[in-house]
Amino acid sequence: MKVTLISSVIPLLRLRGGQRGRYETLFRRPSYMQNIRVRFAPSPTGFLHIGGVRTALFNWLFARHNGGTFILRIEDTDQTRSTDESIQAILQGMEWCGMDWDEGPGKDGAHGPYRQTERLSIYREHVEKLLQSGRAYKCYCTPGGLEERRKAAMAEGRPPKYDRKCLGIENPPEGVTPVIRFRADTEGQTVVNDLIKGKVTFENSVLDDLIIMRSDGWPTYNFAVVVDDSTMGITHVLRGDDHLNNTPRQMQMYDALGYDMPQFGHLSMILGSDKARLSKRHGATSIMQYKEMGYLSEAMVNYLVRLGWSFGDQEIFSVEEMIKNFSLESVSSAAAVFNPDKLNWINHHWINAKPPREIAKLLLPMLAQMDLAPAEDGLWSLERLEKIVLAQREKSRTLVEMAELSRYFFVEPEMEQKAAEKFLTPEIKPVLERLIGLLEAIPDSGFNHAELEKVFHLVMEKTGLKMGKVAQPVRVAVTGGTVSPGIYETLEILGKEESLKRLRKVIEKI
RNA sequence: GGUCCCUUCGUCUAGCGGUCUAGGACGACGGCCUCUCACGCCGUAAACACGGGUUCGAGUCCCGUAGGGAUCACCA
Repeated sequence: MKVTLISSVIPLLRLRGGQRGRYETLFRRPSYMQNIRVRFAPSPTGFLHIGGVRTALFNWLFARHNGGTFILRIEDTDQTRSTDESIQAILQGMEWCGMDWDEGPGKDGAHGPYRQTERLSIYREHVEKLLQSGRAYKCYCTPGGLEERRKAAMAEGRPPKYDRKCLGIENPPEGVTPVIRFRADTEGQTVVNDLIKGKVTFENSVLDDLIIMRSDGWPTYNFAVVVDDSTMGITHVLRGDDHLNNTPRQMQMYDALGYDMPQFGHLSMILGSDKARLSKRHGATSIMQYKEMGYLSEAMVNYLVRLGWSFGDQEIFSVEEMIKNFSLESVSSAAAVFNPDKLNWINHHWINAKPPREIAKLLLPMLAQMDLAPAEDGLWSLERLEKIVLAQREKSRTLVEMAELSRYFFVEPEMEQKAAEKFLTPEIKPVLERLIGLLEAIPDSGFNHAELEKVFHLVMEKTGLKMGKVAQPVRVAVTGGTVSPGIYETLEILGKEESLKRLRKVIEKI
């Protein structure tokens, strides 16, 4: 409904062509027509990348903040590289991050289909139109020949532009399936009034006639985006700034096709610690890998939104807060380095802010993977898990860390040699024996923090030892090491039977 | 190499000509708290890339230089 309006209203505001060789986008659309439609258009050639997630997030927030429409489109025209697994990975990643789409795979809207491979007839129509208007032509040059000429041009110091050999060709070679090239306007200049970078001017002389349809009949990126964004009524194209250089040629296509230009906003890249574009070299780049490493989606989204966007001094944002406060004006135009330390800090924050029961549910699969707990979450185990979460979350930066730190709650620990030597001394043996006696006297149902505290105070009273002198040997005895939650919590979670078992075992060895 | 983008503490950033002897956060370091680890709290070190302009006045505007990044495919 609202969609069809766009193409009929916008022509009034069209600012294009007019004078030859002059292309420019509007800086701002009047507010009365802010019927915002944005899209995230990944190509399914791998997993959903961290950088992609941030691009998606900014689009999603922009849409949600403005009450607009967020569209997910799959750019899979490169059939040799696109896979269904990748599509699944993208959908999964989007869902995990909580970014829902209004139109896209599984959500039909008035502008579908949302997979480029299902839109072939649309591209063909548009190519035909350009062919007829003379803005496109067939090119019979072979990839090999092109490559040679490109190299020759480079060697002579000329820019490696296509030489228009096939423009107006009279005797096309037989048996060669041509590609279709867009005839670029190389006069004048194109200015992009970028929402993030500001005014960017390109000389059209740098442009050449790029291929818009391959010999296999599939459109190439620069053409397909224009056709899709136009026919889908996209009003704002927010994408990585690696696309900024493509923008002038795309603008010429909008013009040649008689479509209105959207507004563009080019987000800067995410860099690795060496300031090079983030890649596998810098560690995990797939969003789902972060899930596996024990990061919460809340933390990922929170961290990513702060990479290039700010709201005063605020660091922690719930999704609601992001939506409420997001604005393109506060998006930085400079690239940002991905900082795992800060991610850890934010993850730690959300582990502590999220309800423990929720964390317990997320922890379970981690434990199962480490063979520490069965995958089924019986009520009892979930309750116990919640206690563990409460006891461990202050010191856990990831769920994996939490699981590792909690090992001794599930299996009998290995004794750390140095810790044993230092704390499990003959002098402490009578103290532990006394403690065991008192612990035995506690009824099973009362083996809790309050009772344990009483017992320990009694031991300290009788032995004249300070808390540290008592607690640490007990800690080593039951956990095998020197690090654990408070000793009362630790014993309570372990339970009476297991605690006594471990203490007795230690005493025998002293 | 051509073109385009970017440049405030190690990192993310605040700053939109005077309130900046530059603020916050992560990290680092020191201290306090303490049954260990951690959390928390307090504190310390740490930046306007450089050079010219414009202006009464520049981190903030302009131009150069340097450095970094992106892009120049029948990939997206």
